[in-house]
Amino acid sequence: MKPQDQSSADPASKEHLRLWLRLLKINRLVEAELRERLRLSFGTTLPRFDVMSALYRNPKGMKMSELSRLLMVSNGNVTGIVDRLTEDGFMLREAVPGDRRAARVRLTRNGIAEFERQAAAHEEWVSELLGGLSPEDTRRMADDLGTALTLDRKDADDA
Amino acid sequence: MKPQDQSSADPASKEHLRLWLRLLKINRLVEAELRERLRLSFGTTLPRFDVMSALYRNPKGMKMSELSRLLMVSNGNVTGIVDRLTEDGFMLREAVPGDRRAARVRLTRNGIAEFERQAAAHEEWVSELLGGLSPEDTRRMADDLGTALTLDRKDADDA
DNA sequence: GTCTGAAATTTTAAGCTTGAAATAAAAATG
DNA sequence: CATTTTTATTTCAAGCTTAAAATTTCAGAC
Repeated sequence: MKPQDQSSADPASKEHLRLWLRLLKINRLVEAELRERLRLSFGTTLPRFDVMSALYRNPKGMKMSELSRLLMVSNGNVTGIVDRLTEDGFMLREAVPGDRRAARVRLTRNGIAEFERQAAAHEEWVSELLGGLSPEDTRRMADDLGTALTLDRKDADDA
Repeated sequence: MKPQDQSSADPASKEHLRLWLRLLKINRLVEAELRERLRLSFGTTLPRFDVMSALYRNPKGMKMSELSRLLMVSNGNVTGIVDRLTEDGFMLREAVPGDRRAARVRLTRNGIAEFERQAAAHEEWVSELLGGLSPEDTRRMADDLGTALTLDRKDADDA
């Protein structure tokens, strides 16, 4: 497994670039649609949904740094989003016994209920938006991406 | 719904959701890496690269609204990015004869030269980052995404 | 011509995002 | 212990992004 040589006429790099442009495009299409629907249906945003989703899967709460690493966004970014979600009563910061630097964040009862409504709609929307892909294509592509991701390192979780 | 249980009864939507989460993940990984490298190597950003790329492919220039539509970002967004790239001397606004509302933007000679340097590196980086995918997987996935995209809505551009 | 509505662009306010600097507390070192 | 280093988080400045409002100009109806 050696690095590929880099000729500007390398056909493999052209194919990779073609794939990358399509990944980018479908991502933008789906994200734009999800953002619009989250806004209209729930008055929320994708980053807020992502944070609530992470906390929903971790009912005991997560430290800010854990959230930041899982979502692959900066620490300061998480601070702001959690601030606003806390103001809205969907989550709260708790002290971590034995470490006065850290903060543990978890969903409130209200936040759990709200996220469950959002998640149900979200799953339907995603399936609708990717509906052009057959079940076989869907599964195969997810598997292919899985191998690409493991080779790329840095994959933390994954079912 | 209990915490931890986000599944619906529909297995197809489950698979679509799984694929979507992986698309998101690889997108974030690759974008984070490209952003970092563009910053360190060229002192620029992904949105700036995208705008320059669009203009490079349209040497006669594009109207702001055309840029906005092609890149799938808002009008106001394009305004700010073009403003800053213009200050840097990489592009300029020209009047459109017969329509005093519109502005045509095109790369300067300097902008063309700068983009060519960036694009060469960019193509290598993308190929390196997607290197975990074999040529066959790469081609098949790009084709599958192509069909998903045509079904998803109108796709304007290329092959 | 004048009006009215549509189109192209910019402006604005709010939120998202980053990288870097600042705080603060824990851990390691001597 | 005191000092240094590392870790967790927040703050900050700059840029990105959107949706909505405001401007300016065009084009069609009258």
